[in-house]
Amino acid sequence: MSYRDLMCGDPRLARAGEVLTMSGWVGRRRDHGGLIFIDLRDRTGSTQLVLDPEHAPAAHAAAHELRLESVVKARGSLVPRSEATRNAQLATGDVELLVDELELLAGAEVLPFQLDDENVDEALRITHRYLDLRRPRMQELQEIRLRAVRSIRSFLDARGFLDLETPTITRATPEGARDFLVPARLSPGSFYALPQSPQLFKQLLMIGGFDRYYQIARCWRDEAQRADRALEFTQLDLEMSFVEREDVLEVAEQLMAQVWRDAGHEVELPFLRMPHAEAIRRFASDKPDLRYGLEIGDVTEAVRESQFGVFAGAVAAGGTVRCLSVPGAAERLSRKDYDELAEFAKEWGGKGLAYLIFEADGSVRSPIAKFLTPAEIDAIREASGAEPGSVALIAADAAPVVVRVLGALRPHLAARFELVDLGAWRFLFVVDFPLFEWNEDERRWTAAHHAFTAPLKEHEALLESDPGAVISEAYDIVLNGQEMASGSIRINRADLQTRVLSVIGISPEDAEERFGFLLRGLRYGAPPHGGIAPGIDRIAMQLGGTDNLREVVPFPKLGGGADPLTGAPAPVPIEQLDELGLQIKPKKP
RNA sequence: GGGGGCGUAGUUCAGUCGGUUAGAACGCCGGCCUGUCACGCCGGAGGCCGCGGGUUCGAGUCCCGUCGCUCCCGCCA
Repeated sequence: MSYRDLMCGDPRLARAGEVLTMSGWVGRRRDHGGLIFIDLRDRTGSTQLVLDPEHAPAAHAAAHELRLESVVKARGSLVPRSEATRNAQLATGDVELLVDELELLAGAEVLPFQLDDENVDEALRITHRYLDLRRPRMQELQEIRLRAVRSIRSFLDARGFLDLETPTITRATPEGARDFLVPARLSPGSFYALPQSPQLFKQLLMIGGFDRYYQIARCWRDEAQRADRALEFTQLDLEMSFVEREDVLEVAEQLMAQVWRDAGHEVELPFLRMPHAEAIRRFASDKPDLRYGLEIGDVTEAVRESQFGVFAGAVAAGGTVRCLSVPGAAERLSRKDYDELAEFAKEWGGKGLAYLIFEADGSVRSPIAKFLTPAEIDAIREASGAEPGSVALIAADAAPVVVRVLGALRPHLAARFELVDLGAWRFLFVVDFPLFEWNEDERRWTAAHHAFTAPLKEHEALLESDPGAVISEAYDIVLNGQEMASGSIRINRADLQTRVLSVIGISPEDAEERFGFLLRGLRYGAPPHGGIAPGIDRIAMQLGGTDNLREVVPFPKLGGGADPLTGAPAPVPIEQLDELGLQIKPKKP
């Protein structure tokens, strides 16, 4: 009998007087010497136990000895509380269990941390995750996650999507993230890999005729972790045949809207669509946060001939000059703040940050004002949207540097000046990504999304002649500045696939060796297909209001990849390595 | 691989300009308490100040190194 059962039917007094047994954890104990009160907690909530020394001396004595988080079973009568002792804060606050018998089912040692402390070191919490998970907040986050997954399944099941499994030990496919490798005992020297996503298998499912597929799939990437990125994570992987981009986007936005609706939030439909180039131009980001303005303007042409050397020099070198303005910042920023902003710009690779203060009285104040003509100042005012009281911040450099600096500056300023509309859900589709990115270190083109993404039909001719100009059929869902999903229309012809692989430096021979299974499939009638993969962890984070992915995972790893709960990763006996035909090279001194 | 922050009692944190006995709250232990719900009151135990060097008459405090955690950059098709 739990709190949940208490709430069945007419809650509160309906069961008053009934004798019942309740079990749970000792959440709190208030020992008055005479009366003892215990908050008995389980997943569904808390109920107060009352132990009266005159009513039940043995139970009272036992309660006196209890440690917090012990598991107990209490038998007694459910009684209504008197008017004066009701607790409106507690769902069961109108009743309490007057205990006749109390049994200790399992004692608890002194706790390594207090469950009601909201600020405990994360490594300690994860070491004792079984305790951490008892906290109402952790249970709430798992319920939020569970409801989202349930909502996803009901949406996709209703539309004829089939939940199909794909292998979790498969072939390593270099390109992309580092693989987690699994040694193959029966083929010494060979390895399986854990999938970074079910990408190729779901394409094979399309070729296999399962025209609507989804899977709540675990994925692994052996890369550095972040607050919103883990070694293993869960994504909703979905794919559809005989579709174009719009079909996938429509399903995706309806799906997200239902998940949000089922979590109690209405979102606006349809989602805004923004080409990648526009996102970079207006927000210096491919995942812009639209909960605030701070839009970026371009004054490159207006300052081409400027007397201010930093601007004119940047333009002459083929660079760009862009700006944004912060409303109301004129009276809030000190000289030191401007120095710090310049320092911030330097940390992101810029040389500094110029500023113009548009005073409320219409005057303009700035160390560089004397170098600028009225027309140049007006251009900055207009491009940045500055009003009286605003401060315009201007970056001049090579375009990638300016984008980098302003892209970092925008969220920084939004937080600093509290411009973020915290209740808003600003969904956005970013579309028209480039197909390739130039990797300066490796001196080659790489796939911007992945190597199986289709180029726009009208750009196929540019593949070899001008790879950088090719726009792809890739798209992202962005929510409040976070990438929530990524997808594309895929290549469904072997010849085109081979050409794209060539551009990123994979010869037809290499392609056959590494991706032959896909290329062969594409030669036997592959339907046009595409899909998208929203991150389940990130959905749970957003709906749960946390910016730490580990909060929505029951058993996460620490930043370095270690699991302090189990001690993984750990060495294995030498015999186990022998069996796999492996040796550990001694570490270099 | 690089940069920033943190590391003091079981936990969360203070700890001034380097100063002799390192504090608080919660938890724990003991006592009192019959209507609390963060119960209250009295008392007590509990410290390799992450670790190793150094500077100094003297180091939790300053310096160097190292380890751990964390955020960010790189990386993450």
